[in-house]
Amino acid sequence: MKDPLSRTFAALADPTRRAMLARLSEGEANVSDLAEPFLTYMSPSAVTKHLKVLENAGLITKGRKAQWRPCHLNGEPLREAVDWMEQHRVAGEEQLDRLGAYLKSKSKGTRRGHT
Amino acid sequence: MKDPLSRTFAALADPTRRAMLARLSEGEANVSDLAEPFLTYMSPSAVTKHLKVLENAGLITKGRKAQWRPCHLNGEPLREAVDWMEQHRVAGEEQLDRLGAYLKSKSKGTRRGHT
DNA sequence: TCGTAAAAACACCAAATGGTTAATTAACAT
DNA sequence: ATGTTAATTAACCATTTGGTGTTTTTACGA
Repeated sequence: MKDPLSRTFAALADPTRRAMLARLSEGEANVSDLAEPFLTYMSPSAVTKHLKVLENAGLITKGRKAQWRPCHLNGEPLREAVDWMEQHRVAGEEQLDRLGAYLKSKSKGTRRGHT
Repeated sequence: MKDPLSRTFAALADPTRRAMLARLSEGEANVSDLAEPFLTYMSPSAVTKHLKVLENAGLITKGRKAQWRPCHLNGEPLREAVDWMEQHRVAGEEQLDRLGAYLKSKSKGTRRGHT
């Protein structure tokens, strides 16, 4: 059982799934709509599995309309992922700004003691 | 061989590695500094492997100072990942805006209460 | 009722991931 | 030279992942 953030990032770590999300960001789409670009080199079963990963990560939800399963994007997990990244990327950027001067003046040892 | 964006997201899809990045966002740290919080339940070799993943994703770089390997964060891949997400999250939000209105008018839906 | 289409579920497989222990390299300190 | 510390490498193992083909389920339409 992975934590939600890990599941989100893991779901994003695949170009097929990212393409599906990109498609969904333009609006609702059925499974076969989402599958269509990939069917030249991938089976429908594989598509189902990819969608399952996205669903388990909470990135999409599937509805039901007759025999179709209209999927739509859920922005919430993406927002949380961005939040995490912004936090640490920005901190890193700041750090890069003053790192040189700081290290040069302060010390060169293995400083220990974290937050 | 995976594309850079996939490698970045895959690297982020692990709480240990995210903790390491968080630590590095506060400043340079040696491998053993980074390892320290995890050594109660993980071997040093495992830590090395995690760092390798981060390095291969271009998220960190390792220097050399005697027998130490000072690591520091590289913000660039994070920025690119955020860019991708912002793009599609925002598009998704628009879609969600419309969806929200739709759901509100249509039904009272089991949408999670967002703060 | 029968046929067909959309999607999922099942059983299987190869490769990647995340961990282990043990051995090795690299640099410093006696 | 020898020992010690930091870190990596190697060999191995279990689980997960991403794919396959086949079979079921679900709902429409003739």
